[in-house]
Amino acid sequence: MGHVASPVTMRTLADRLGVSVTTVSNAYSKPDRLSPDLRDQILATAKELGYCGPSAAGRALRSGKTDVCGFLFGGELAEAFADPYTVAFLAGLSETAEKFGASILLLRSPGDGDDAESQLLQRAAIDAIVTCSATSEHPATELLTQRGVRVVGAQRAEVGDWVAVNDVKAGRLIGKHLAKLGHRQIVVVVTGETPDAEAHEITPKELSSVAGRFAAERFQGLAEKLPEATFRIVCGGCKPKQAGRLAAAQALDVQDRPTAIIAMSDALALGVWDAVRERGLTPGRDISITGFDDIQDAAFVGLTTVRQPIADKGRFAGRLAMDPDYPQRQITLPVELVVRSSTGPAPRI
Amino acid sequence: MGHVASPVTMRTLADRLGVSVTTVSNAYSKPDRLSPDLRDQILATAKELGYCGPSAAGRALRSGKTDVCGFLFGGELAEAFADPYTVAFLAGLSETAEKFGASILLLRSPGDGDDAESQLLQRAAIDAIVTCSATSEHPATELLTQRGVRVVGAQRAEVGDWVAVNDVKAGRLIGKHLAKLGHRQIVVVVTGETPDAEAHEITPKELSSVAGRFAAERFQGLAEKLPEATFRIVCGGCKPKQAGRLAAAQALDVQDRPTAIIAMSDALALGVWDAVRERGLTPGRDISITGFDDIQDAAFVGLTTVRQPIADKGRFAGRLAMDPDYPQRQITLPVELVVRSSTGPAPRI
DNA sequence: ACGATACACTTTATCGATAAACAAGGCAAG
DNA sequence: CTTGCCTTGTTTATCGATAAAGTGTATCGT
Repeated sequence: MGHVASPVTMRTLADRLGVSVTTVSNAYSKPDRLSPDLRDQILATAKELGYCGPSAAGRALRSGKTDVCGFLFGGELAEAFADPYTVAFLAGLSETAEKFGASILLLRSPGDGDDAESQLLQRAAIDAIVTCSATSEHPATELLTQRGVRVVGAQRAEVGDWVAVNDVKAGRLIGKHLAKLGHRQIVVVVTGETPDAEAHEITPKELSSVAGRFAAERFQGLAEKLPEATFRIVCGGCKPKQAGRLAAAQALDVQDRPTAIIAMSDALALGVWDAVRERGLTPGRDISITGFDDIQDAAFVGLTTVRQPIADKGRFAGRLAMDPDYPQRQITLPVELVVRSSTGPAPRI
Repeated sequence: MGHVASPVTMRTLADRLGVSVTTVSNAYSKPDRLSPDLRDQILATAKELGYCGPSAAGRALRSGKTDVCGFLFGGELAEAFADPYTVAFLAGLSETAEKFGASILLLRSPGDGDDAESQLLQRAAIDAIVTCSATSEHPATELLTQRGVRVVGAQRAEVGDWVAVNDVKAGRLIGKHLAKLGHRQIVVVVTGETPDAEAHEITPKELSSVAGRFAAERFQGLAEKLPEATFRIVCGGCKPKQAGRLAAAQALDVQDRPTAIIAMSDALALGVWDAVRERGLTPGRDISITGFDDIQDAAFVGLTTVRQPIADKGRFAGRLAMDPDYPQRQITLPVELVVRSSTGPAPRI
């Protein structure tokens, strides 16, 4: 039952066969450094004694290699699983990880209290780490790099490894589409910290710090293609669906309703969608809604959005994380406008 | 840039302050074994020198504790993320893990080749492991237990820790519901290995080995409440949605169409749903469809199903995994029939 | 016949931390 | 004044494995 196991180590094998521990080690990690015969013998004995290969802890300590890839999420992990974008990213990442014989360790990025969480991240036994949610990259990242952990980001930057899309371009695609449809009065909905669990309006300058750099870039693209439009930017909180609903509520319950709501993610857009329907409005006719990402449900409800290859992002991120020799260290993936029924001509006011 | 880090260890701190390494260690893991003053001093120096707490590798090696909880999935991890059930389970699990200050390591259960994958699992540095998908429990599990890793299962059993639902009862709920509606000709759809990527029929006796024990138990409940019905059981493969579609295709394209299709999961049922609609049939009128789990999309399309508290399963599993002193080691969670529009009276033939 | 290489292992020295046992001073009880 | 326990540390001995350097024998070219 609760027996504490026979601690079969390399020593056990070595003694049994009369060879040195190093030789046993080599049998596993450097097969060309011993004769095939001996190697076979060692592996056979291992099987016989129930030895399952070098212990992760010992190996990690001595060699520094762990065959583990961290996944860093900027919030509670439970939220990560509630977000289709993140889940799709993880699917791609895990695919690559499996190819490299690595496992994935789920970690959350520490809040502001440096303490417990920060340390959990800092001292985690990992070879590399991939960040997914774009927000809150820097705080922890630097120390990790210093420690020798490869860090793969999810945003374009001058230095370091990353996999991302051109967010300015993504913004332009939406902007151009809405411009053509005649929209001039627009509300942009973003996720981010809210002080009082209440939606609040922010300025374009605050965008980067509240919602992340990617949001600011998309907005730049939007504004570029919608020079005559007036924008309001509303932040509804961190949990996408709820945030979308909250923000949309604030945007809609005013005299001068916008003709289009641009959500910074599909998950957010689905929240907006609910708020819109609750008010008896029909998306695409009474008001246009757009998202970003093209998650599965977007096709389901008919949301106009910008598709980005999420799973591929995960796959490439894994590649950069696990293969230090992969030549291209900064990868930009394509985006594509997907027009569905949630957008239509701006209604005359 | 790529500097290999200043290896700040406990030694560094100890030397700096003129205390022993053990004392530094105690500052972190046994605060009551040194004076508060000294402890504060040590932590302050740690911050100053950029020391982030005991390295995971060293600690794991010496003490055996890792603060990592494994998550074992019985297939490619990418599939895990495609399955809403698994994702919901992970959300619950990660919630508990966070509470305990632990991280989650994603692992896949080895196939039949004992080699690489099996070892990845066996030597993983984890304190405990939680299995989610019910299939393929035993092969690896035993060795882990022997190694001192707590194993938390997802199926009822005589021994060991688990969190599960009463699957016989779940089966009865569906059986009773369909019996009342007059269904007598029924196809049961399950996931499992298929030799030729083609749907194939299996017998009730094969159920347990092909689809897992839980499937067999549910079937037992079904049969009990539908004594006059004739059953065919079809397995369509491992990927739920596709499997459902494939299996349903085989079930539908025959002379004598069933009046109800019972899928062993909602994900599977959604595949069945597609196949049904593709043939111009309306679920709930021309043919009844049921699932198990009550994932989000089930409510969306109107699928009759048996709800099980998936996230709670994850939460409790985490609790058992991370708290060896939690008194109740075998937990059964409730199930509940949820009737929606996908079931209706059996059409007269 | 000689040094130079290769090969197939072994020795030695850690990797960073913690468990277990031990030591010195203080303080209370007898 | 002594005994004995508590507090606050220190010493010593590993945890399991790998890097780096060393040893002894065969092989080879010249």
